[in-house]
Amino acid sequence: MEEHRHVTIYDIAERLNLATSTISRALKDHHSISDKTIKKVKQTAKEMGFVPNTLAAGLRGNKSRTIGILIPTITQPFLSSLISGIEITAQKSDYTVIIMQSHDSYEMEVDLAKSLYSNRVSGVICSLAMETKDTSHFHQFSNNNIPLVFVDRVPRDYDTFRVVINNYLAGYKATKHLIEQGCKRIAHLTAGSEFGTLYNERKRGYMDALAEHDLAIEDDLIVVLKHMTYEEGVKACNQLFDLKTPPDGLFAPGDILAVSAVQTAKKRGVKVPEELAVIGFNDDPISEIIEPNISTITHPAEKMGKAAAELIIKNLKSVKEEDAKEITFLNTQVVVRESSKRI
Amino acid sequence: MEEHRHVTIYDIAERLNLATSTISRALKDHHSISDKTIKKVKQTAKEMGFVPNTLAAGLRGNKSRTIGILIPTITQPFLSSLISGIEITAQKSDYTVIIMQSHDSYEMEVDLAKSLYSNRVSGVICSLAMETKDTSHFHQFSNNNIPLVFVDRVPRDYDTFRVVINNYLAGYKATKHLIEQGCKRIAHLTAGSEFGTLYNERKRGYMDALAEHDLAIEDDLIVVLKHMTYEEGVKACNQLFDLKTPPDGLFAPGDILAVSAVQTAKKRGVKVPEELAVIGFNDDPISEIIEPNISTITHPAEKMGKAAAELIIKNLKSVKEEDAKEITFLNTQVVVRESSKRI
DNA sequence: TATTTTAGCACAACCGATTGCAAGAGGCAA
DNA sequence: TTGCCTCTTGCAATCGGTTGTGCTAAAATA
Repeated sequence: MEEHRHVTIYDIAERLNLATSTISRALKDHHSISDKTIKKVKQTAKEMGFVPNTLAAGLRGNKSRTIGILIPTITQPFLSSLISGIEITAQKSDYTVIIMQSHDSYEMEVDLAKSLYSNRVSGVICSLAMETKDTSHFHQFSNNNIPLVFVDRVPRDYDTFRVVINNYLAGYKATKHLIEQGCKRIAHLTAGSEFGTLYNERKRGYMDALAEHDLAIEDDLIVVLKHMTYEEGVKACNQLFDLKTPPDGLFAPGDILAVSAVQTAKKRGVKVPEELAVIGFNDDPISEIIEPNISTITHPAEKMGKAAAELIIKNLKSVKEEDAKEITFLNTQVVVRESSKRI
Repeated sequence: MEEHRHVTIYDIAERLNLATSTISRALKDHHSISDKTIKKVKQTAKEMGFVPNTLAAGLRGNKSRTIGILIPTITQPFLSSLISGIEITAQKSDYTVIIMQSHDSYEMEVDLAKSLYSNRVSGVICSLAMETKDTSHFHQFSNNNIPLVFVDRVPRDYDTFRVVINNYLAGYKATKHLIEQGCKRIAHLTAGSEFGTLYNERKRGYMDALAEHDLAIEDDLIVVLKHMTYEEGVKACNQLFDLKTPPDGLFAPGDILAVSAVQTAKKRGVKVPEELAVIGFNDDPISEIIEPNISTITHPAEKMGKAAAELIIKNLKSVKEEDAKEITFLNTQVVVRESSKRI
C-alpha cells in the first residue's frame, strides 16, 4: 500500500512557484489575488488532491467550525430528530457536528463539557442530564464567548439561549383536551421536582387546567417516576388502576409512558378511551401506530434542532452583539387520535 | 463579560519557570519527568484552569482522536443505536465522535467523506447511502492509513473492515420460520438490485429457503421498492392483496415495512397471522408494541457500533499490522411474536 | 578522586493554514 | 523621466502542543 502524505498548500506553492499565502488566499477567492492565479491554483489543487486541514485552520483561528452536542442519549426519537435538525443546518453552513452522550449522568456531563471545550467547538447545544442541578461547568463556554444553547431540558437560571416549547401551556392544553372529552378524574405522571423545570411546567399546566375547570387536584392521581421509562410507566399505571376510584383520564408527559398506559389498560381490561382517555407527549412515531392511536402533543424536535443551530451560527457571525439571550418558544399542538376521543 | 484567553502550556511553563516540553510531558506522566515536577505541574494546571487544545495536538500528530461516522440518517432506530454504540465505546477510549448524514445521497456522501478527511479523523465508520455504487471516495482513507469500517450497508468489493450480520442466513431463517408456520405462498419486499448486497442477500436467503422446501418462487410475490418507507410498504401490500391468489406469508426486510403490512392487512380485513403471517427485520421498538406484535429478526445495532469502534481503536494502536481486513459477523435471531404464530 | 551513567529538563523544529505588513511590477499623469 | 497609485504577491509570525536531541548536574561506579 503506497503511502501518500497529505497534500498541503506548501506542495501547491512549490509546484506553482508561489507563496503559501497566495495559495491560501486564492483558494478562498480573496479579492487581492488575480483571477488568473486563482484559477491556476484551484486547478492545481484539484489535480494534486489537496484537502484543507481543518485542524490547522482551527488552531490558527482558534475556532473549529464545529458544533458540539451534549445530550443524555441519542436513541430517543425526540433527541435523534433534534440532532438531525442540527446536523442538517450545520451542514449547510459547512459546520461539523460532534456528539456526546451524558447518559443522564452529571459527572459525565461535566467531563464531556470539558472535552467539548478541549475540542474548541465553536458553539454548544445541550439538553441537560436528568441528574444535573449545578450548571457551572458551562461557564467555560459563556466566559469564552462560545455560544451556548440549551434545548428542551434547560436550566432555570442561566443567561443564555434557550430553545424550548411552552411546557406549561402544552400541559395545560393536554389536560384541557381531556377535560373537554368529559374526564373528571385525570391522572398525571411526572418526574421528581429536582429534575428541572420541564416536567414541573407540564404539571403546572395540568394543575391549572384542573383548577380552572373546578376539578380537584388529588395527590393520589399524580405519580412521581424516577425515570421516564416504559417499565416505570407500567408500574405507575397499575398503581393508578388499583385505586379505589381509578382515574378516567391520563396525561402522560411522554409517548412511551402513554404507550405503557394503553397497554397496561388493555391487559387489565380497561377500555381506552371509554374508561380511560389517554394523551401522551412528543408525537413519537409509535403513537401513530399503536392501537388505539395515541393522542399527543407535538414536540417539534427537528425544528428545535434547526433553531438551535441557527442561533449558534448566526451568533458566531455577528460576534457578541449583546442582544439579550433570547428564549425561543416553538409551538406545540394537540394531536387528537383515538386514545382520547370520546365525543 | 470578562474575556479569558485560553490557558496554554506556555502559561504554565512561565509560572513554574519550566520549559513547555516539560509541561507537556509532565501532563502525560512521561517517565523522564520527576514525580515532584509532575505533581507540581498538574496542580498548577488545575489551578489555572488549563484545558488542552486538541486541535494543536491533532495538528502536530496529524491525528485527532476523532471517529467520523457517515450514515444515511440518524433518525432510524437501527442507526441511532449504532451511533450510540460507537459513541459509548469511543468515549471510553477518549475518542470524539463526529457525525454526518448523507440522506442516502451519493453526492452528499462524497462531499462529506472529503469533509471527514479534512477534519483528519482517525477513523471512519460508514453505512453506505442507498444511491452509492462507486466507492472510490473512500480511497482517500485507505490510502492514508485511516482505518475504515463499513457497517450494515457495506460495499461488495472493498478490502476493508466490515461489520455485518449474515443477511443471507437471516433471510433464510425468517423465511424458513414462515414455512414452518405453514405458509405456502410467501411474499417478499426488496430493494432494487443496484442497491448493494444487503437486500439481495436477504432475498437470496428467502429464495433458497423456498427452494429447499419445494415452494415455487413467484415473481408476483416479490415486490421491488424504491425506498424502504411506510408509504411504499402500503402500496406494495395493496398490490399483493390484489393478486388473484394473494400470499399467505410475508417476509419484510424491515420492521417499518412489516408494520405497514400489518396495518394494511387490518384495513382490508385480512387477518394476521391467520391469513397472512408476517415477519419483519431489525427488532425495532415498534415491533413489540404494535398489535399484533411483529415477529422479527434481531439486528444488534449497538453491538455492531461497539464492534466497529473497537476495530478502529484497536487498529489505530497496532498500526497497520496488515491483518487481513476481516469481516465481523454478528449473530441474529428470530424473535417469534404474534404476527407469525400460527401453531 | 576520577569517570561513567542517568535522571531531569531545555531548545527548537514541526504540524498546516492564516494574515498583517512590506514590497515589487506595471500603469498613468505630470 | 519621475512620482504616485493600484494590483499582486511574498515574507514571516502565529496558533498550542509534541518530540528528537542535547546539555547539566547529581548519582553511581571504578
